[in-house]
Amino acid sequence: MNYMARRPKDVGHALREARKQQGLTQTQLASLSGVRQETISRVENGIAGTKLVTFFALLGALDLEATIRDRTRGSAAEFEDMF
Amino acid sequence: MNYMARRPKDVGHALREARKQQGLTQTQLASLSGVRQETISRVENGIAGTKLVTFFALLGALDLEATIRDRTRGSAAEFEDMF
DNA sequence: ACAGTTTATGCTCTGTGCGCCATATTTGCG
DNA sequence: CGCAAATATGGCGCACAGAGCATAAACTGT
Repeated sequence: MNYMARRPKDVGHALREARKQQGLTQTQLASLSGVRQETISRVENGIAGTKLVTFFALLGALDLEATIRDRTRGSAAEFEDMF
Repeated sequence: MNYMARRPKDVGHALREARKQQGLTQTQLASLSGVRQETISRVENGIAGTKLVTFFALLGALDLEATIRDRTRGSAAEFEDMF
């Protein structure tokens, strides 16, 4: 599980993949996260404007986290800040 | 630049650090990103509820990106999916 | 093909993000 | 200290997210 996201729709995609990977239905994730199933559906389908609060609620329920970093990646320089 | 975020306030903190690191004022970032200075101020101060759209607009203007990954990190297993 | 489950969509209502303008407060520097 | 730049706050208005409820559409396995 390691998704790069630059737009809301990327987030939706990543969340869906993670949920399925954990064998959860939207309804199960809903009760885990406190976010409604309908909302999860819309978020996963990339409806822009989702709130960070909602995003993090889902992240937490899926035991994920987000990292913010420079776009210029791919070199070996990034080993420095890994731990 | 590599920030871990699990809550909206973490995002605000990361964005502020990144902006300062690039020597930008909120007003400059505002015109770069299309997000108003007042909004940037509130986002940086962790006002929950920020929209993903706004978040990504700021990320883009700062040449940053977000990554979604498992919380269980720190081992050597993660080298596999780095490239 | 059918039944049950999972996901998507429509509607109303409340809350609130954010644009926009003004202004207060804080910060930095001579 | 004093002034200018930077940041924070408040109000107003509009647009839209998300709750809640209903139901339709898409999948799944038998």
